Amino acid sequence: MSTLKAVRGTRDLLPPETALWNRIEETARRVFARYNFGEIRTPVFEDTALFARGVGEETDIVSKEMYTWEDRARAASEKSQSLTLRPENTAGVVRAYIEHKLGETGQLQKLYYIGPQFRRERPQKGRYRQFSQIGAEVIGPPSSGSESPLRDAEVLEMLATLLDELGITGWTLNINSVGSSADRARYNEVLRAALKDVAPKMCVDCQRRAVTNPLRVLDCKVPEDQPYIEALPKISDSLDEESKKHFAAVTAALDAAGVPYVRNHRLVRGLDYYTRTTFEFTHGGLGAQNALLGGGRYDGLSEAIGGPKAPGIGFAIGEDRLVLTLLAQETAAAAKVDAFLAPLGEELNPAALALARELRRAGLSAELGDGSFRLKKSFEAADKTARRIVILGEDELASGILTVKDFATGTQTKVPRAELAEFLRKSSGE
RNA sequence: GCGGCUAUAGUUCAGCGGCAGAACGCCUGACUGUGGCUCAGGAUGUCGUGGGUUCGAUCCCCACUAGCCGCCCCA
Repeated sequence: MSTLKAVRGTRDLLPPETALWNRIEETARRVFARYNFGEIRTPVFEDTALFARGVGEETDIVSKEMYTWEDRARAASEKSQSLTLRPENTAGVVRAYIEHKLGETGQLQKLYYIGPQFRRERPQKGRYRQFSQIGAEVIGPPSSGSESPLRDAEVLEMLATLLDELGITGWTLNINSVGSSADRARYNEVLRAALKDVAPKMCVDCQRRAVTNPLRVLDCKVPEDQPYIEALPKISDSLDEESKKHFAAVTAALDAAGVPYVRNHRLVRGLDYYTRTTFEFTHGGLGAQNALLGGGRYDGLSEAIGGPKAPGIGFAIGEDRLVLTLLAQETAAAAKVDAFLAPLGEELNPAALALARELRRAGLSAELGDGSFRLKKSFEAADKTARRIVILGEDELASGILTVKDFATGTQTKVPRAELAEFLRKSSGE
């Protein structure tokens, strides 16, 4: 019988890497809280129609990457229903916003989420079929200020802060405005017309894109095509006055806050619901999937799925890519426990458990050796997992004076049992 | 979904149509309550899965699966 394995595009996360995941999530929660975001948890699967209407029927995500199944009726009173594992979380959050009438509060809603998403793509570095996103949405009725360019700038400033606090160095913020959907449609035609003459001189991919999806030409990475692309009309020239003003206000606020960014006229990627501000934080060393996070404004999304007017802006961080970046960046020293308890002889095992209980209840982390180990083996095991070793032999048990050796300094100390927790805590610098 | 590369020990990888290898890691001893260094010894394993060619396949061929790289798309 063949052995069972994690299915393609999914994987197990094991220690010590999971410690990094936890650190990232804790940092994100801490930073989000400072900006007054609250956590929202939406279901992992939703009605298929939500994504079709929200993300866009024509996007690759919806047309070929979703895990969709027919949830069949089990009783005459039930109807079967098409369900889909969420490929992203914004649509779910907006659905919940509408369902719970959060707009009726009149308050701006600032919501964040952390959780798995699912897309049936070919797996690659930084791209998995089950992947985790950390995202947030700022959404509300126009009267709550949800449409303000200040919200865009605040979100971008928060992301810059988050990446800095995570210790990600060398990120780049690319921003652009794709305007209203009418602006985008207009630009599409302008681009298509401009490409008629130029495309034949470009790569085969671009020749195809010029016809099927002109905006994608802007993503082309072929060096020879770059001069042609630079000469194409820019989307900024197709924006209406209001969108131009909005974008200028976003960049003005970023300038004032000192958040560095690059105006990238070629950043047009995104799902159907994006309007006006779009952005992406990229990082070298991620290969083809160099986007750490992406997002933008979606002023028409709520209405597209049957809700009230509720402009918003949000982003999604690829948590898997964050982990890859941090792993490549640092030689994460494995965290070590405060003490390793080494009982000398199996008859001392019970006493060792009792001592471990004392330390752990005092809030210290401890690993428990075994009395069958020879002292040398205890030392070797201890040095790998702990900062210090606490020796518990007959003498120590009888006298109540324990022997503690610190691996970093090599110093050995006799410590009365009653003072042990305090001693360990102090010499940990806590 | 398309193209390319890869799959051998816990890990990183070498290898050859004829008994399965190195380094690191692991275990044991020198060393019975003091580790890291050293020395001596030991175990690593369905050579990804299934088929084919062959006297004989880990090696050659085919298929499948998985990973990586690129395309597509996206986080």
